[in-house]
Amino acid sequence: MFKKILVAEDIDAIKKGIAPVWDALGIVDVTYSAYCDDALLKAKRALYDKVPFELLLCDLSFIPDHRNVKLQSGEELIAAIKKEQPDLKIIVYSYIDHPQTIKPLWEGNDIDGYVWKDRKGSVQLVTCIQEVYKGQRYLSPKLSAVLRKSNMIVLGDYETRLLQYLENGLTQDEIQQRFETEGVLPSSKSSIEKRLKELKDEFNAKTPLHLVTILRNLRLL
Amino acid sequence: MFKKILVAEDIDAIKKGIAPVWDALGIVDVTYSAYCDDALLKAKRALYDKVPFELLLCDLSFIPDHRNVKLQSGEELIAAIKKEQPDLKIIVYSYIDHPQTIKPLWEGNDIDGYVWKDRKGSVQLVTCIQEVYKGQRYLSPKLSAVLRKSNMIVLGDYETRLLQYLENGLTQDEIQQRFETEGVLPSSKSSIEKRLKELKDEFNAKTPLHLVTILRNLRLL
DNA sequence: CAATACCTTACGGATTTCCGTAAAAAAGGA
DNA sequence: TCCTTTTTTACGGAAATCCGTAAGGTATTG
Repeated sequence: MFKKILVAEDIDAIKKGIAPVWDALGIVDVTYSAYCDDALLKAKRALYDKVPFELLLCDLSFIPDHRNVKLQSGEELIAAIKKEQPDLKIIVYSYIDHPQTIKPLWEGNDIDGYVWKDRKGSVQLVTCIQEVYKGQRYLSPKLSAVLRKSNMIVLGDYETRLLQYLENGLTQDEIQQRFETEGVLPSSKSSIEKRLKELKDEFNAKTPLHLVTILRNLRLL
Repeated sequence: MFKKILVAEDIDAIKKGIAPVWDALGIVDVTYSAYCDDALLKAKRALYDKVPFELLLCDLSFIPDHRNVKLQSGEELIAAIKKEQPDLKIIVYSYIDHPQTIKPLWEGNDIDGYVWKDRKGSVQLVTCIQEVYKGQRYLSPKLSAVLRKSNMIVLGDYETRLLQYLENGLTQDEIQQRFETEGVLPSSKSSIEKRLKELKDEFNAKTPLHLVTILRNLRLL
């Protein structure tokens, strides 16, 4: 079993709540961080000291507080820590169940496990850690079902950016200019109009506001 | 100290994580429910058996799953349980920190305490329970600061309805017709335009979509 | 009752979005 | 390479919005 693991989790109750998991698995050397920056620092230090962590268990959402932090989310922590220690096993333990969040992590092979923080989450966590230790990947049953459903529409980068700009109050003209300076293609107003119309048609939306409302409800945005 | 308490919380890790709180306070009789409906049922049963709970600690968000439930949120549970047992002390333990959510609960005197599920949440929880036992009310410091300074704008009925129609993709013409048939005044297109402009000015929004985005972020919608 | 302020409505022009058509450019196939 | 298909862009008119102005209504106050 893993000997030395790192936990990045900000809610203290959860930190205490998963202690039984370590007992069940016989893991003694558990280090906690309530901040992503802190977790990264500890991982780097352990690596430098030649006693690296073997597993990172982390949340995705971290509440911002008075501390100035560079890494604001679990995703950023994962990306940063992978650069330092590419072979580190990573398990996410989060209550986020949106395919849009999970899919890039899971299919990008950034993580070895994803456990859904639900009513039975900490039970699954034990299984997950065991599987990952054996070299397998593990995804909570409910979530793997969600991901399997291949009708999982994910908005492209272009569409997401376009809609974000609209949400921020830019006119189509302004978006065109932005796209030009940013080198986003296609950048013409015609294309912007066309993509927007395609999206509206696809989701049966009558106006951009209607479209965004629908996409938000579908958690696609 | 309280002798018999009820906890409504769906995340199992948190359920385990707050166990030290009961130890610290010497509370032995703790009943857990992972569903609001179940919690209400247990409270009613205890009342019927003449051994009522003295305190309810509950979360606000509950993950929907296969179970068919009537009460979908902590707010609904609180409202329902108050009807059965008006003198029951209630403490909310949630990571929700939006004034719009907290204010109605707090100022409506529906609850005796609200603890923010943050990095130090379970420490505050101990204090909170002690205060509530002494007959005081308790609010996490950060949240009471938020409540004090937030000038808490609440949108009127008219504005809410107008924005809802816009979100549903209606044009201003269609909204005017709807208002006429529904007897909502003022119903003229001019007035609709004017209110919308006023809202946009008030919140520094450039477009209706921008406005709705801002209001959603402020949890005013 | 009159004067005032405020709200509602009507209207018109400027701006923006919407939508179809068609040309230009790029990508793909034989 | 040449041809076809797809994508991007340009353009123009229709529709919707945005915004200021002004007229009509209602309530308030002295």
